[in-house]
Amino acid sequence: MKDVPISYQEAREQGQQVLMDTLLRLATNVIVNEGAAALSMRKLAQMAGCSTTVLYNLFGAKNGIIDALFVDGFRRLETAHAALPVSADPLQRILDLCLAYRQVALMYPTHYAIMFGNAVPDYTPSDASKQFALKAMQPLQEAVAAAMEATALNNPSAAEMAMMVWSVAHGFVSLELAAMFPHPERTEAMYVAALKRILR
Amino acid sequence: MKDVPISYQEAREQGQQVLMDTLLRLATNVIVNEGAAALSMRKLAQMAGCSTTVLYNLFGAKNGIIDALFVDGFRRLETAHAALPVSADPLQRILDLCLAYRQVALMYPTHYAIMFGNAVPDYTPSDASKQFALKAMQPLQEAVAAAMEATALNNPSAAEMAMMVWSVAHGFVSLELAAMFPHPERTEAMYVAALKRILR
DNA sequence: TTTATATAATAACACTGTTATTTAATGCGC
DNA sequence: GCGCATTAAATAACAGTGTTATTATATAAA
Repeated sequence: MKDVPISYQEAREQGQQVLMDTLLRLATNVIVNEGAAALSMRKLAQMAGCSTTVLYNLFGAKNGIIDALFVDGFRRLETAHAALPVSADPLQRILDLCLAYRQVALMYPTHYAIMFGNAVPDYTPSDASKQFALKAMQPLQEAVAAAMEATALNNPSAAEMAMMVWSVAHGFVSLELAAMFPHPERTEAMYVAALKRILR
Repeated sequence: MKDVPISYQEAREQGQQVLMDTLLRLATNVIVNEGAAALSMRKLAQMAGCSTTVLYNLFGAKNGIIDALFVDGFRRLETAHAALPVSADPLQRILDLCLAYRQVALMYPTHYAIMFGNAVPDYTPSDASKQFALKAMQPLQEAVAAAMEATALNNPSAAEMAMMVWSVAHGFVSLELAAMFPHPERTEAMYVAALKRILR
């Protein structure tokens, strides 16, 4: 299988890595099938056939595992974005990205909840993980920068229009509370601008 | 103080009502100052000077308390909306409502997290509470119905534009996951329409 | 081979929501 | 006013949580 001898240190580190991967895969199975609340250290340890001490050695704490799932969720987003054929129409490009965004969110709602919805109490993403999250949203940013031109639009009903406005409000505020905006002093102006835009 | 005699039954019910109110006020203090994760049944019982059994008699379970806080949050939203002077400009009216929305969310982030952010694991609002939530958003719906005309807009930067698009996407998806949309089959069309609108 | 070190397992601590059991207090008929 | 039935509250327990101190066990170095 492998004829290149590796040092004991390397072997141990490699073993740790694959162990971490399998543990994260097990954790993913749990949160996908049973929700984030069903993920406990004891259960995960039991599934892996080890003690909880190993988990604490590898991940520091439960939040370390959640943090790994956090970046895993954004990695799925990144992958979905990367798999998209780049449309010639800039507006279509943005819509494609947002549709992929929604698709990933609906396919992995628990990941999405961990990413934005406070699925785990007392968890906040680390700075490195938050940076990874912003990096995963970069294609959208680039697409918007490449687009910047408009298309036609049809008139929705008042009720649907209200839901759109609510969506903007809620989305904006949620991201703000999650500290996803790089320039907090610009947030309110952007908020108003977005609302004006959605209102035709 | 009160010269109208009330039956024992009424007195007990009245006592229960004020007890529930004070308990909810205590619970609000806890989640505002220490977050939703810090709210435990034992702590709340200890603060009130009673046993946890009383809490279960009054609210059924912890989710009953959370549910009361859920409608309490939307009641604050309702109050803030009601306190607004009704602007003559329909677009300004909508902006006022959304700004009040944001203000309430930022002032009571833990309530907001309970309302939308899954702050408490395994809690989902009851049907009655969800209906109350939609009722609290009715002024926005009415304002949009009354408006339906446009205003001018200035051009934001690409980065800010991207954040706006992200906000729409996230807000939409979050509300969808929270089952706040009355017509699920229309959601995707509304989603695309909102995105097109935000893109000018 | 013996010693030092790092790793994993066991068991415990301080919590959590919830509930069964016991205890106290209350309202009602006589 | 007294005894009984019902209701409510307190105690304590159950099953679970994240985390950690302690113990034992392998592994690596001398």
